[in-house]
Amino acid sequence: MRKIQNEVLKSQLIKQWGYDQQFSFDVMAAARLVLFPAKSLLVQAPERPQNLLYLVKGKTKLYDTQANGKVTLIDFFTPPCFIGEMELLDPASSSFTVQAIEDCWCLALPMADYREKLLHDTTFLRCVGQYLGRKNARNIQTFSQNQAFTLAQRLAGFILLTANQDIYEEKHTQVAQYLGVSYRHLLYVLADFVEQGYLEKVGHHYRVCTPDKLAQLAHEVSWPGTD
Amino acid sequence: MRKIQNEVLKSQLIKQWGYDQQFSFDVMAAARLVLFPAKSLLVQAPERPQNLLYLVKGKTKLYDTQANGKVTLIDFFTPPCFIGEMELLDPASSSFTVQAIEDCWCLALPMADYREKLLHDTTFLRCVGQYLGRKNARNIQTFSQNQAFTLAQRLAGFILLTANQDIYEEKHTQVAQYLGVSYRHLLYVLADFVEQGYLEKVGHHYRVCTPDKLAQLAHEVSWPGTD
DNA sequence: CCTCCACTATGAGATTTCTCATACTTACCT
DNA sequence: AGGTAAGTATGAGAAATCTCATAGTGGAGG
Repeated sequence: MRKIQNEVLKSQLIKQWGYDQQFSFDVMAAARLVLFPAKSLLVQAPERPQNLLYLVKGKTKLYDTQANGKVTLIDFFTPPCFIGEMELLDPASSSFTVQAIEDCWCLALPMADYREKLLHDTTFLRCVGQYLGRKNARNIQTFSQNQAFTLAQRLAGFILLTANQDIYEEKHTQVAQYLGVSYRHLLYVLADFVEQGYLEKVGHHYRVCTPDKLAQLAHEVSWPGTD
Repeated sequence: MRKIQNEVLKSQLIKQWGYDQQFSFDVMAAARLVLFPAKSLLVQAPERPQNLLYLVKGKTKLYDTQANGKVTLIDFFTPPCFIGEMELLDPASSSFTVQAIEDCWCLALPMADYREKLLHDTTFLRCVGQYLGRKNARNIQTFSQNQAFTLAQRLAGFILLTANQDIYEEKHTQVAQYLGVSYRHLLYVLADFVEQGYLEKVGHHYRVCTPDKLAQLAHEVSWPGTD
């Protein structure tokens, strides 16, 4: 995580998403603009996040690491999006790991200093409530719609969502579990994508050759965190 | 909706779910205990709910009715569960229809009288935030796990969830869409359930003959709103 | 009464996806 | 260096699920 000293960019991003309107105090001064480089961790379970983050640019994924080391993909976030709001609201909640897929810019509010303030800020609490409710509504719609699509369609969307700089390098085992299909079938479809020329295998990962073709395949598939 | 005058039952239900601890004022006196008979509507879109409800007993389903009359199943609720909290928090949110699957008991707080109070009650807002966050986390887990199951397994769970007094009478078209399978396949599996003796066709609906067998089939499948 | 439309119902053949078996590779532990 | 575990890879046959075609039924409205 790197702090970005750029007040112009910061206030532009705040305006862009109406960040300051979600608080009843002057968050402009309190929040810092930070950059998480691709693949770095925004939150590392089981540590609790130190900041309430607000993702303004970039894509992240959330996953759970079991005691035995098994990793389970759970969700994806795209701007605008709070990160760490559950841990703030719910001391009992377990926290998960959040990783940057590509470079991510966030507005960060240190929990240590603002936790109490936030928990008594009705403007903020109402906004978070709305945010969670809308996110939930969209997720339900998304998931129940998506199960009607074929793996090729869902995988196309998944690749576009998780690729960074046209490089796709998710673990097949995790993806198969996340998409709810067998490992075998995932490989079949992936091989077919290579066959079709949509992907190219480069060493241990894949290069996206024709994002447009994949987007076309995925045309109706929507993803969590995406609007 | 029928108001139930039973202070003993009311305070027992409030204690059972810790309802009063989610508010900073004396909700014991403010809330009324009401009963929605099976199949009645708790909320009827596009009207906005008049009460903030808290489901303490019974099962409900939420669906959307399109302009053209098409009905889409969206979600299910089981206790403990707020109903109408999104409409309270988010004046912009569209409201959906919520229907009682079986007789439902709710604690009702009139929005007209308490809206402002609730929107400034940080205890309540924090609790709703936690509730929404947990619900969301569980839904994501549920949905992404469930897509790995076969229709027979998911349908078994669905029937148990939506049947009232062992009578299952959902519309096949709606269910097929909700479960993300073709109408054709749904009928195959339903016919198989009859073949197996799990269900019996009675006029225009089905009677659940062996809930235990269905539960066994559904054993690992979890449902939204279920813990 | 007739018509239209949504829902129900069933068959046949095609596609998608799964299970199981079997290897090879890489990382890590000892 | 040997051993183990996880991830990768591929084949073959089976099961789940889809699409399309075709029909019957019941209710709403003219």
